[in-house]
Amino acid sequence: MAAVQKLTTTSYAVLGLLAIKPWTTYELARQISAGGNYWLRSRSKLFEEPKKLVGLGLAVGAPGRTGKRPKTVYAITEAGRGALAAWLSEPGETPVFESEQMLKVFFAEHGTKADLVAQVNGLREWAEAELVRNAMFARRYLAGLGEFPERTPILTLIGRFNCDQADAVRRWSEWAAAQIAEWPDDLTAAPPDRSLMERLAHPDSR
Amino acid sequence: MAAVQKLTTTSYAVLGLLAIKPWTTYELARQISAGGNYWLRSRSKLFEEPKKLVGLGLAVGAPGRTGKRPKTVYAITEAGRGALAAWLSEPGETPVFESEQMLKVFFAEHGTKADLVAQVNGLREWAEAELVRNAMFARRYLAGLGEFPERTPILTLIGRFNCDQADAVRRWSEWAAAQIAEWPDDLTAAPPDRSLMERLAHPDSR
DNA sequence: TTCTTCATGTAATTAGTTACATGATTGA
DNA sequence: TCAATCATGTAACTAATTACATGAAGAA
Repeated sequence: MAAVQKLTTTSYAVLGLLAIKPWTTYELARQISAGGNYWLRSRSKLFEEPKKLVGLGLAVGAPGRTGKRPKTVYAITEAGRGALAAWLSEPGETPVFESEQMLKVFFAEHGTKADLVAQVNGLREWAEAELVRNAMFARRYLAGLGEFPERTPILTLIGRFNCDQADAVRRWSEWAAAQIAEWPDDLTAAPPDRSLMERLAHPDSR
Repeated sequence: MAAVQKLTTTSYAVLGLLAIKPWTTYELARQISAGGNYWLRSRSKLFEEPKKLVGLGLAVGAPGRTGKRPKTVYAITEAGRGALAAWLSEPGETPVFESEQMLKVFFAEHGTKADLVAQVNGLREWAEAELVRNAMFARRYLAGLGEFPERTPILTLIGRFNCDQADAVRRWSEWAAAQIAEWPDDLTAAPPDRSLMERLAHPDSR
């Protein structure tokens, strides 16, 4: 039916969270900005999603109060679980790695060598911070203090993914910094690294 | 001045391309969907950016023709080069890795084990395709057929970054597939991997 | 008691996506 | 010469970001 087509990836991300437990919109928004998540960016938009889900019968909202202030606690329905399962069985979109820092590296020849070094260092610092963040997260679970301990196996998959990604960025940025150090101040006069090119061109032989 | 604040990262991405050479909007759009780029997503929006740059004096548009059809070739101005250099000297935003497939992994317990395996395989296939794409790109440069050969050093940095990222995803997905193979069909009964948790919690000791 | 932070949203603006339109070029 | 594809955009719609508003709870 046409209704199902109205759900976006954002909708399903919310639906997935509701499948774990009921939340208020505020808690959803909080959860999303907190965890290393792979999708949700907007906060304001989140306040509409649960309403849409309710409209489609995929969730229900129970009114509650904080003092005199009204709030709504949303929970998934059986239909919602069905829709979620259907979505999970479809192929997902391929990843996008978005980085303003890398964009600046891309255009580095129009700035100074110091600028380029600074962007690369920024990437390294980000990667190191990510590794620390993930390690703290893992320690929480080891100490038995993690949320949703029953999700530990999947969270371990995710955690390793995050660490691998961050580690790749960290190592790249260390390598890149060393390369750039050899370059002249005028970046347009930097020498091409033919042997590295060869390696990139034949990735199997590594 | 207030005008500069109106530029977004997308604007600077266009400005950066104009710094390389003059383009028509169509060529810009093409370039952007072609190359492994770190920023631009929309195509239609691109047709407005050059106009904005012209309005700010950062680019100029020269009218031309393709047969009887009019077109505009945009070029950067000196003021544009200044604005680009200023932007390059500022810290960039940290990266975002966006992946619907990983989101589905995140919620995998609400689907089947086969679904989870499929998402992980999808990620592996994407990574392998990326490695091939990058290798072909590198081969073009080795053969002396690459665009903007003077940009080879920077493109090599970028290429290695892409390969490192893709390779991390590839290896993760192979590892994850092996892990999941050990799990029961009921994913909620999967065993937590405490030793891996330990490793994630203490990343220095690897 | 007052200040700050948490909780709970709405409104306005801006960016991004999808769909459409149509001339030019090229290959069958 | 006709179909397919390249080139060059515009318009309508949807999503995301930013700014604002305001009650509750806890700290000083």
